[in-house]
Amino acid sequence: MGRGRVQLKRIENKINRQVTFSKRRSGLLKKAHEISVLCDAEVALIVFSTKGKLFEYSTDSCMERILERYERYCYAERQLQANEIEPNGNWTLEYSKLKARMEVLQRNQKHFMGEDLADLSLKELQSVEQQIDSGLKLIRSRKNQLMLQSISELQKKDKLLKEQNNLLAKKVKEKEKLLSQEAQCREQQQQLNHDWNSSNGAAERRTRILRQDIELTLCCPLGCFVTFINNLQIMSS
Amino acid sequence: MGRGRVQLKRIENKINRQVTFSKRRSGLLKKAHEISVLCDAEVALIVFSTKGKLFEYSTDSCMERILERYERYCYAERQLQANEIEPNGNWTLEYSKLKARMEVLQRNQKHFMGEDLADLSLKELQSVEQQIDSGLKLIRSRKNQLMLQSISELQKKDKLLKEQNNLLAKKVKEKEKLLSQEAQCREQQQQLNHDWNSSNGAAERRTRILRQDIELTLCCPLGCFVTFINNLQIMSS
DNA sequence: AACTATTTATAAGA
DNA sequence: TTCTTATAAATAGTT
Repeated sequence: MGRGRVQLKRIENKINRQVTFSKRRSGLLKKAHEISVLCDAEVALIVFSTKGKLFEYSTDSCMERILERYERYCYAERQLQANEIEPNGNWTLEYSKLKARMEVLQRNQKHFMGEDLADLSLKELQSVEQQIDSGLKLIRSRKNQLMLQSISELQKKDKLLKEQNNLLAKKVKEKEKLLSQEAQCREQQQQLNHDWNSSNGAAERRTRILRQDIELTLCCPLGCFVTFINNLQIMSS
Repeated sequence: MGRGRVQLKRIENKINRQVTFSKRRSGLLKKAHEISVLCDAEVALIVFSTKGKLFEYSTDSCMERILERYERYCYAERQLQANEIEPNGNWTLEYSKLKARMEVLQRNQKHFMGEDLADLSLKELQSVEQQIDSGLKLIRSRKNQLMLQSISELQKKDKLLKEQNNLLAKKVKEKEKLLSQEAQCREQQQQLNHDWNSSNGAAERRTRILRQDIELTLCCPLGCFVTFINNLQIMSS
């Protein structure tokens, strides 16, 4: 829907991508709302832009309820599995242990994301900074590695394609050469035909022309052979 | 978009609603996918039909990660509250939910620390890098803030201490002045005592010396007063 | 942020 | 459900 047909791949131009995102986002939210109202469905839509900004829609502005419903729906299977594997055990104990670990992890994670820093001392901050910094370095080096890899792969492909191109170009040239030879043949033949038709048919001339035909046929088999046969027919009739 | 203009309200005809739901649902999922690919956005879409059937779409089929991100973004406190509110309920369900979340968190955390990067795509790496980088910036800015704070506090203390020092120095000077005056007094007094002891006690001389004592006492009350009393006792004995 | 030529989505019908 | 078709909507490219 628009002036051009659109290909389903990332829009490389940044400005363009941003504009399209803005337009399509509002369209998507609108449609989510429409299906929700028209069809009495419960919809939750979450969109993060490339930059990490959040946009959301949820039926009756009740995202939490819908997400919980979703998890209930999804985890039903997992729950069954879990039940089969460990039907005994002290659940409350396990649960609270897990919960405690979870909270520690969450707190850490928040700190890593730069949230809730107010309750950290300078020393703690220093330590988190160090951890995160070394992590960032590792991530960047891995990213670099991946990118270099993909570059070298692309270069390989590029080389292969170039070779193929050269081969194809050569073939094209050969074909052109053949075609031009054939065209030349035809021209000569037409000239001969004309001569033949305008003459009063002396036998030696006929044989000469036929010999020419044969010679031409030898150098451009396909095209001229037909002419040769024609001439033969004309002569024998 | 269709043969008639459509009003934004629940379609009452059940069949019609069902058909429209089916059509619009596929349209919505398609558009969600499109914006995700075209604009490099992260999308999570959950749809429950009236009958409770679930349909979903999520970028890279990674619903859990996106929901986690969403919760991090806006419902940091919700989880804790929820955990406190429902201490009963289905433990196995809660447990498996928690466990799943835990796994996601652990995986995230490892990535943040630069571990297990091999199973991340370039795109995912990019996203982690961005998150971590912005976290690092926040941490550094917080650290900076703390350090500046502590510097300014130290400067304040420094100023206060300097003022106290000045005051104390002034007091010391005054004391020194007093002490030197006193020392002078004693010297004079000793001279007088010597005179007195060496003379043969003419009454007028005694009274003169006593007058001198009084005068001195007036100018250096504490130290000389003792001498004065002594002299008086000597005289009256 | 508007405009508009096109493409897409879809309502109605079969 | 699926197909077709007329028409409403969305939107890509442009200003």
